[in-house]
Amino acid sequence: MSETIHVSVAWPYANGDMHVGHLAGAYLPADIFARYHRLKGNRVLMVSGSDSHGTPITIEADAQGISPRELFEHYHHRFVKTQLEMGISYDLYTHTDTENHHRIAQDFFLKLYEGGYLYQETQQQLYSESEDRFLADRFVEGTCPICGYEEARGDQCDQCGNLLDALDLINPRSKTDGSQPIIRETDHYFFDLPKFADRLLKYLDKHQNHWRPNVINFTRNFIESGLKGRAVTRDVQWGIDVPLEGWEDKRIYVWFEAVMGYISASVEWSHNRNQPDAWKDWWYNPEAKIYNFIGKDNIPFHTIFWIAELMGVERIYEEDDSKTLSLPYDMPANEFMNIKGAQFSKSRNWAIWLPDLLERYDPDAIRFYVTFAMPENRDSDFSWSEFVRRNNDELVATWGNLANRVLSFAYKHWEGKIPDPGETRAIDHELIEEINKGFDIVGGYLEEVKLRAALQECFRLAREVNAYLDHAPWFGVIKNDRESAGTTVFTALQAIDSLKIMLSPFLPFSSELLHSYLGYEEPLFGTQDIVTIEEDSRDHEALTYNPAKSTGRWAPSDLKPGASLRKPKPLFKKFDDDVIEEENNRLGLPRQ
RNA sequence: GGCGACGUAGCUCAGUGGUAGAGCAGGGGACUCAUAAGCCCUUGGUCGAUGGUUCGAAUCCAUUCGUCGCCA
Repeated sequence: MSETIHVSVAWPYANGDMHVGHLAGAYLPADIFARYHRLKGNRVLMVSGSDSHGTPITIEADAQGISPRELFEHYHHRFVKTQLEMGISYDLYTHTDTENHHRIAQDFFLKLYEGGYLYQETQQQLYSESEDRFLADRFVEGTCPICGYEEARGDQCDQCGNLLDALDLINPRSKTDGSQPIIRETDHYFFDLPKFADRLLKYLDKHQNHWRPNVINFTRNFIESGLKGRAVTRDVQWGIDVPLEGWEDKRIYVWFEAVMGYISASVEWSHNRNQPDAWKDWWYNPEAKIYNFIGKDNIPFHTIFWIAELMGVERIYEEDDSKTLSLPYDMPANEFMNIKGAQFSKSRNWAIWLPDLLERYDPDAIRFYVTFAMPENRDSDFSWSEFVRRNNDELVATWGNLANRVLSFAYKHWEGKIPDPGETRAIDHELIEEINKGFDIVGGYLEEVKLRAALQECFRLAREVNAYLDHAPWFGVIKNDRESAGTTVFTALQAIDSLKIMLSPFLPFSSELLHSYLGYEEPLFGTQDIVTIEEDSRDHEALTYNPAKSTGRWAPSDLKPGASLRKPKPLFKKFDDDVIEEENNRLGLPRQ
């Protein structure tokens, strides 16, 4: 029976390029998962987008002398391109500065406000008279009250590392013009999280058996150590207007609205397809399973704040008051992918940037290594020597070579046609049976989001086929027992055809290529497109997935003897060992 | 300082009470269809340390050392 699956993917913050940590943390696992479910014939909706608001974008824009919108659109464009090239198959990848998202975020805000979940409180904050605005912590510098360092930032001192309250800085000054700010009172709305504590704990109880232990433990601990109200408005210019009279100078806090993108993007996708209510098949369907792929730094924002928002809103754009918004079924958070043991750092350029990586390597080689090194249980390490080793000694040697040796042999000796299996033998049945069991085993791992285990099983099966080819008669008997050779080659082709499907969520590009070598006319997957979506006041760029022509099915091979093959070429490239030193030398240098 | 994670073969990692595992690398062998790839065999570990619980501990508890993260 077909299932309904929503794949919500964490929204990347559009103030810098994507790096390999992003890919390993959320985007690649989400894509593998979504592709698998599509092959299973399940109804999948995978959405995300660029998070375009918030202070870091304003600061970066100020530094570059451009507007926040120009800045985030620059990175949004690069995100779209990078993810297209990487094959991250969003049904819709949009951003948070669309009219659609603004409207939905404001409606959410009002719903929570009317529901009594927002309360007002007066705070003290630094205000710049010369700039006529409140200064976010990151816009203030001053002397650290703890160590006396004179260049401390408003939120943290770089010398002693202590976190600071900007109000405690000695001799505070505006980072923009150096003027001395004054303390001024300001009103803000706060989200009443303590009201949700009991319901959140019940929600966790319901899911504790299938969530990852780190996610459930962290979340429970966070709730039990006491939830506090969190400000949902800010005194900034860049962001979504607070939809209340007298609050025109304030914006909705970015953490509060960005997560609503999971719904706003679903709504936008429906709208773009002229099926305005289609999104409800996921968000108002108790049978639908919503999976939220995130990095560990995002855990509380999703497992607590976002869930509380959904609970508080109850329903939106829905008349039937017996229905409430669906809550995520799982939040498979990954840990971090570090580089040689040290955490990613933009300022030190300690990063593997995806646009750079894609210039030099094929997406499947990257996807393969990143999946094998995926930080599912704990932090993992990106290492160039491992990248080269995994590529050369496993991807190329075990799988690429297997496909190539069988296909080229078949193509050469049977005039480009699939040989007839003739009379099959026990060894053939044993192999095919083993391969066919893989669909359940690999599929089971994928459903539990154990992606590394799934990929390992695929490779174990590929080794089985290689071993089979050592025992079965083929190249040695091609001259005097063509029939036996045909049986072996047909069986091996069948095995490869099946493995191609199992590997395709991980390696979509090379699987598609192999699919065509095996003679298929129609592709496994649909197509990805960059589109421009028009709204009344502005357009935006988006990445979409069109499944119309996809024919891939999560099922054993059904190869037809006599059908035509295409002339095969190696699926993957080997890397020279020099790559390791070259790439290591690039690390930490200023970026070109 | 508080909280938490991690420390298992040369490398990357599985393994949460019942005789230490995988892949790759290293060594040996037979083969040649294939990107010198593949196959068979094989060498590697007192599971960070110490103490405890248990018939039995990599696995539970305590202490400790080391690495890292989050928070103050």
